[in-house]
Amino acid sequence: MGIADRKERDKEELRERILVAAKSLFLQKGVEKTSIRNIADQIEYSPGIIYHYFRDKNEIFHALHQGGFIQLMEKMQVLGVVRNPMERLKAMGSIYITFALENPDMYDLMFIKEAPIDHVSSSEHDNWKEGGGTFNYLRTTIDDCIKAGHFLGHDAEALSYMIWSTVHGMVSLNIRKRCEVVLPHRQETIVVDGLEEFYKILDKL
Amino acid sequence: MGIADRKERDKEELRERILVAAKSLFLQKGVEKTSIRNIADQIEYSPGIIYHYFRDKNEIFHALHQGGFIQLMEKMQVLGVVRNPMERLKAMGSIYITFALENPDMYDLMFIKEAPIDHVSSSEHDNWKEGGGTFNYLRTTIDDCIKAGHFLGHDAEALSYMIWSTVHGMVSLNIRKRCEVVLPHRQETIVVDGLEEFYKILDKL
DNA sequence: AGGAATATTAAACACTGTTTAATTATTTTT
DNA sequence: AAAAATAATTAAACAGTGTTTAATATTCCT
Repeated sequence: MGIADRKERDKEELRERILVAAKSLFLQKGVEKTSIRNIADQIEYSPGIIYHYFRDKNEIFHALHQGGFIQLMEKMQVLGVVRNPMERLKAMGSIYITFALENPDMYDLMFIKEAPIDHVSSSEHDNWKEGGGTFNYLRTTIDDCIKAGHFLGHDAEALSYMIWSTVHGMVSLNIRKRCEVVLPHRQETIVVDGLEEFYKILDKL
Repeated sequence: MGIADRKERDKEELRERILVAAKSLFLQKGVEKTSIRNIADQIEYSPGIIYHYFRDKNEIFHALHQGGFIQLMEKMQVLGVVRNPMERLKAMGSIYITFALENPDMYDLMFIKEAPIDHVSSSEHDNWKEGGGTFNYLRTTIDDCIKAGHFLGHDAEALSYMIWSTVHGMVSLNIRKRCEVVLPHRQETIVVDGLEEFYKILDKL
């Protein structure tokens, strides 16, 4: 049955080649400016072949955005050494915005674009498990903070959402170029400055 | 010179008709699914005519998104009666998310989409004055809060950005369907619940 | 070697935003 | 009132898009 296996591997390999081509194009041109024909050109196949490996363009970028979550989760690994849950929460924020600012296009795909998420809602497994993993990580950290006596009188679930929203809001406004409203000489650093303000608040809770 | 005036008015009227058609289509189909030909069909003109009134599709939706800011600013008017600056700040947040949840497509256009903002950065007046107005309103309120003894040790500019980001983050994650990660039975109300948590925090500052 | 199954492609469909030159319609001048 | 000039409008084309279909190569198995 080695032949069938090799065929399986070949199929998998072409799928992977499509993904690699799609990613490189998307990182240098953006999702909407990357066409099926562009990807086909890159891998030197005809455009039609792509539809034998992916249902549509959405599915390709959904597959790609999964890679982003693995990347982000890997960066989060170092948090294991931070014992104090409140410090761990702060470090998480730092890693999150660093990832977003260093990989704006990938972040955009993961948390802002409608494209890959539309594929999730229109498929059988209708929960967004990639995002669920990272959110649960945050949620657990907040639970730890509460156990350590912080966030008295707060609702853990809603608080987690609010905290996530704060960092997401700062980076997404930046990525989607809505920072021109702040003082010109501060635009460069407004996201990290904003995070700093958030830290000051956390220190009081 | 009445003839020239009437011609001027006629031109202005057609421009307005394009805008009305574009808005109605965009609110029921979204920006990217609204084509120039769709708009032309609606006003019963040929597609080409639109380019005598707008440079490109971006300019149309930039013009539209200005209307959204006027709408939002109008809702903010009632804040004048709230004397306590901290209460005013909270009420602002409430108005902001209400506007976003009631007009998700318009909010998307104003604060999330890249389309209309690209027009801003590629034109002569390169600051985003619509957004600037609303941000300054927030900024002034925060200044008032500081004068009233709140937010000790904070940087007003960065704090304003952070607070804006918190509400923006909550609504934009919701609009772009990233809320599936929270507990199912809470998804419906997570944005207002998150805002509630934010209020609790503000009460301590 | 020949038939079945699979992989791949060429071609078409119905769109998109935008530009061009040609055509109406209107105004101004003779 | 007729002719010339100006402005408004359009038809047609261009180069692209995502996706589907039917036809063609290629590989596999008996």
